[in-house]
Amino acid sequence: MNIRTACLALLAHGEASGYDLKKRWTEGPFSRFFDASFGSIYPTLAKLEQEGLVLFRQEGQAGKPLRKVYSLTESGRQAFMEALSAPPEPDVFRSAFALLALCAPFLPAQVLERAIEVRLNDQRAELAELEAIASTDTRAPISWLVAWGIHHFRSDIAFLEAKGAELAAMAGSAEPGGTYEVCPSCTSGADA
Amino acid sequence: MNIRTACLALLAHGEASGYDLKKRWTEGPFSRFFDASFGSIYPTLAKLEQEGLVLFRQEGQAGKPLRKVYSLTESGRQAFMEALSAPPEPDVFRSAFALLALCAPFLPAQVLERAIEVRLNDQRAELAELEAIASTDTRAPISWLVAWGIHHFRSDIAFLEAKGAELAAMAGSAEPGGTYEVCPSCTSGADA
DNA sequence: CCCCACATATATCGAATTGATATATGTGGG
DNA sequence: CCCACATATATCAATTCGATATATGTGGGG
Repeated sequence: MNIRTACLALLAHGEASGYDLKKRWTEGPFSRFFDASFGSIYPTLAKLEQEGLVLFRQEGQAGKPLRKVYSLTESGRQAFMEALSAPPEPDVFRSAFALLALCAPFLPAQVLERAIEVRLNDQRAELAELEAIASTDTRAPISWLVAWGIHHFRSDIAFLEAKGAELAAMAGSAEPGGTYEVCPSCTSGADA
Repeated sequence: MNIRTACLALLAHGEASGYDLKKRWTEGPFSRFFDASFGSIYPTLAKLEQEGLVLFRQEGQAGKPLRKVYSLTESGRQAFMEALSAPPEPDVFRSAFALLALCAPFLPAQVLERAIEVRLNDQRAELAELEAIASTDTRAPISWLVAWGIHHFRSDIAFLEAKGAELAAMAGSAEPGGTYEVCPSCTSGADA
């Protein structure tokens, strides 16, 4: 998903500044599904403005830095519809924890145990945050997204609770310097 | 998770070429958790070699392009342990489908229905692939990772099957040009 | 038999994106 | 009184991606 589309989609919900967009991707119900840095948000908004897809009003209030509040133009709304009409790209999932799990036989038990514990805490905290949102925000798409997230975290926590010990038990089971093919069919060349 | 650590971790399992690493991140049991392009893999391996963390042997067989097969040095193995000893960074999840769900009230039913159908197919295909791996690879950490993935996809598919219709029903429920705050508390400034 | 597509393999380069930092100002806590 | 933090935009070096170039063998279709 590119930043352009994400900006158009949030602006379709109502006007916002670059700072607001960043907040929506950092806090709140949409924060687990997308993110972008200021270094790409501001240039993207500027480009969208040049292309006539958004326009902005300068809001300079006393005691606060000036704010550029962007809103979609009619052609911006069209571009939004068009971008979202294509079948969505598949999800992206990146997990440092998965790498750790893969390396379990090479690692000391302590490292694995701590990682599992930290992860359980993190996932439980995320779940609690989503449950808090669910209890205050009842608007349909938000509720749906939050319910999806709650479902995911509950499932993930349940798996870790059930199988965490099994993973921890693999610690140190590889002889030092030993070989352990991650994906035998993923090794090309003329290896015997 | 940075590419450096990911390279060290896979090389800790056994020697591999840049091409092999890419395959491991594209196919097989670890493909859902990480990825990197050749444009970063090759420079990273070169840098690791300069730093003495890996060394390579040139394998030039008849009828095939030359292969640079990298393996960890002792200091590489130390760097690997050190990098994995820090508590792992939280997972990253990016979903274009979530953006679509958020925008459901602005979109035609057809678009939503198709997106849900495509997603269900994709997720079922991923699940089938993991189940195939599970039935052929019994080594402990791989099995654990694959079981995690299977658990995740089953849970996700179940949610979509149960709640997909609910999402589709939201299509077109917003008046054109209507406002719908994604995250009211994420709007700063003096919006009265 | 020829050609094209594909797999193996490394490498480079422009474009996109991140992460850190600069700038400016008001507020609240120690 | 000072420092940390929130608001707000902007820029820049460094990282990473995605596309492309190069070279070669294999297998399938016309």
